[in-house]
Amino acid sequence: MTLYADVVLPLPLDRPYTYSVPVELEGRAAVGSRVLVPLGERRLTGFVVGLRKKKPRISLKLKPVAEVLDEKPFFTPELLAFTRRLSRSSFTPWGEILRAAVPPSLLLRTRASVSLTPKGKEALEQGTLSDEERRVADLLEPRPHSPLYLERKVQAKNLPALLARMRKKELVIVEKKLKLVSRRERDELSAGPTQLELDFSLDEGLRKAARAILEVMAKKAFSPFLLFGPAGRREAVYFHLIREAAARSGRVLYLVPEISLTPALIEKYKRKLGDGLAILHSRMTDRQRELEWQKIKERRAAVVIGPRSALFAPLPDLRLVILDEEQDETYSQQEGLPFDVRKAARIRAEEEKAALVQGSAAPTVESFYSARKGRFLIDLGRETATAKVLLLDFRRASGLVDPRLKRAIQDRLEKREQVILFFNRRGYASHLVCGRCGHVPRCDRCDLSLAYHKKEGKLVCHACRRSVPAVLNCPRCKGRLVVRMSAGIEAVAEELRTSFLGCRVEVFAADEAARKEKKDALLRGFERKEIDILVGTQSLARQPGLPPVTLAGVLHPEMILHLADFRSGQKAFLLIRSAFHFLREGETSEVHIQTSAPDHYSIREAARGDYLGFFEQEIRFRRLLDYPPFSFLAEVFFSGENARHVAATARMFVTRVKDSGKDVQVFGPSVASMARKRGLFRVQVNLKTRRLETLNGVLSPSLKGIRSEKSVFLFP
DNA sequence: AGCACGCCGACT
DNA sequence: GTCGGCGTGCTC
Repeated sequence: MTLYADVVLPLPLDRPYTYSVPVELEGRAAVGSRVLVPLGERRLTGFVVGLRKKKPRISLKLKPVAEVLDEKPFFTPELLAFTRRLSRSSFTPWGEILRAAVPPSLLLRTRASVSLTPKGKEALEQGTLSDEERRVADLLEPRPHSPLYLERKVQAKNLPALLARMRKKELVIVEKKLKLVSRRERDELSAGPTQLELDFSLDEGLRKAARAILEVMAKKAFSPFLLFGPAGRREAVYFHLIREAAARSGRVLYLVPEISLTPALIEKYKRKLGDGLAILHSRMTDRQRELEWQKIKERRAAVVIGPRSALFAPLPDLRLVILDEEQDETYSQQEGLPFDVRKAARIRAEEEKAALVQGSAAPTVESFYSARKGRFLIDLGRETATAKVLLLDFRRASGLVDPRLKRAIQDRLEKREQVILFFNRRGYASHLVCGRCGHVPRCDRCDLSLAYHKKEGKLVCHACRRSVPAVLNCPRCKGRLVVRMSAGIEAVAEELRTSFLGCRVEVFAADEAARKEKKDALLRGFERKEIDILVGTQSLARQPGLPPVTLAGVLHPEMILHLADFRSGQKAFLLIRSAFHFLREGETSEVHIQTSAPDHYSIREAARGDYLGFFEQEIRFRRLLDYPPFSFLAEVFFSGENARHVAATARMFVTRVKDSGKDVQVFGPSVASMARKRGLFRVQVNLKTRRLETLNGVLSPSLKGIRSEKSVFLFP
C-alpha cells in the first residue's frame, strides 16, 4: 500500500499538493518534514503537513516525493499548527507563511540556468542575431546565467518570451539545476544542558506578580497576562520567569519591537543570559540565521529574543511567550507579511500551551480593556515621575514656538544643554494653493497634496517620496500659487535659528534621513554636542541611542487627533509619552507640550503621565462611538502597481460584502492614506460589525480568489 | 512564484 | 501577416 503525503509548497497556493511517497522514503517522511518535490519542470522544497494511506480522489497521476531532507521532522506539530492558524487569520497562503518562517538557505530548489549553445555562439560571431538576441548572447558568452540576472541586465521588455524564442531556435538551452545545500560539517558544539547564569533580585511585590504566571507555566497551559508597569520592573519579572522556565528546561520566546533590538541591548541580554540566548533579527545574514536556527532546534538555546521573525523560532518545549512594548505600532504595520505580531504571539502561545505575557507601560486600549475584563492584568505600579511637565496652551500664542518654551530653551542653551523638539509635520509649509481657483498640486500617484519644501524649492509627496520642482503658477488656471502656511519642522528650525542666533539647529525626518549616512551624521553630531537643538518628526521618536536631554518639547500633538483613525487618541498619547524617553533622569528635566487642545484627555493625561486616566476616557469614547473593543473592525488594504486593477478589486470586494446580506457596515473603498512602497496604489475598505463571527463569515468568502496583494487587520 | 497559453494592437 | 504586450490559468 502506497503512502501519500500532503505537501505545502512555499508558493501562493491555497491548498497542499499530494505526492506519493516512494517505499524507500516511507520511514523518513513524517508530518513536519522538509521534502524536495517536483512541480512542473521545477523541483522545490515543500513541507509535509499530512500523511495518509488512501489515495486522494483527484484523478491525476501523482508524482513521487524526490527526497526527504531531514532525519527528524523539521517543524514540530505545534509550530505547524501555529503557521496554519496564522495563515488563516491573516488571509495569507500557508506556504507563504512557511517560507517566511524558515531561513531562505534551508529551502533548496532548482534554479534555471541559461547557457549559450554552440549554434548560438556561432550565430553571435557571424552577427546574424537580432539586437535583443545579441545582448543576451553577449552576456551568456563567458558563462551561463540565471534568467533573473538576464532580466536585470538586458533591456528587453519580455525576457521570458525572448528566451523561449531563442530556445526554439536552439541558440540557448535552459537547464534546471538544483542548488545544493552546502553540507558543511556540523559545528560540533556540546548539546549539553544550557547554562543560564541568572541572578536577579526581585522584590516581594514583583515576586508575587510572577507567581500567577509561574503557576500557569507549571501546568503547561495557555493563559494570557498583561504586565502593566515601567520597563525596569517588567524586565525584572521577565528575567525571573526566564530563570524559572530554564530551571524546568522550558524555553522562552521573547519578542521585542525591531527598533529596540540595538547592539547595546543585545550585549546586555548576552551578558545576562550567556550562551543560552539566541537572537534572530532582520539584519542577520542567511548564514547567521541558519546557525541560530540550528542552535535553537538542538536545544542549545533557552531563550530566543527577536522581533517579528522570531515568532517562528523552532523552540521545542516552549513554555513562555513574552511580548514586550505591546503598544508598539510596528507590531501591526510592518513590511512583509500582513499579520499583527500581537495576534500571532497569542496564537503561538495557544498552540504551544504556553503562557503569554504582554508588557507595557501604556498598553493598547483594546488590550488593557480585555486584560481587566478577563482578570489577567498584573499591575506593577507606576514610576515616580521626576520630570516637570508643562502644558502650554497655544491658542493665544503667535509664531511657531511658544514664548514660554523659547525661554526654557534659552535657559538650557545658556547651561550648554541640548534640546529635542518633536513636531509631526515635515518640511516647511504643508502645501501650495492657487490663489485664484483653489487648486492644490497633488501627487499623481498617491493623490496626496504635495508638501512644499522651501529650502529645496521642491514639492514632495510624503507617501511615495517623489519630488518635483516647485512651480509658481497654477497648472490649471495659471493663477499664482501661494503658500498655505502650516509650518513643518523646517519652519520651526528656522524660527529657532532666528530667535537664538548662533544656535545650531538641525532637522530630522524620515525622508531627510533616508540616506543612512546623513541620519547617522545627525545623530553623531547630536551626541558630540555639535548640535544644540534637534527638531524631528515622529521618526526621531523612534530613534534609539540618542543621548538624554534635559528639555524635550512636543509641538502640537493634537494634529494626530485629526487623523481619520479610531486609534488617534491613543496615538497622540503615545507620541507625547515617547518624548519622556529622551529625558535625562533627574528633577531638572522638563517636557513642554505646546498645544491648541490642552483640554483633550489624550494630551492632558499624557502630560500628567496618567495612563489610567487616559484609558477611562478613551474607553468611554470608544463605547460612545461604537469602536473597538465594543465592535469589530476590519481594515482591508488592496495594493498593486495598476491603479485600475486595484480599484476594481476593491470594488468587487465591497460588492461581495454588501451582497452577503450580513449585518456589516462598509466604509470605502477609499485611497489609503500612506503608500507603503513607492509607486504602489493602496485602497482601503473598512468593515464594522457587532459580532466577530459576522466579520469572519463575510471576509473569507469575499476575499476568495482575490490574488492581488491584500492585507487584513482586525480590531480588537 | 514561475511558466505556458491565448488573445488583441503596431511594426519588421 | 508576425511580434510582443499582458491577463488567465495551472502546477500534485
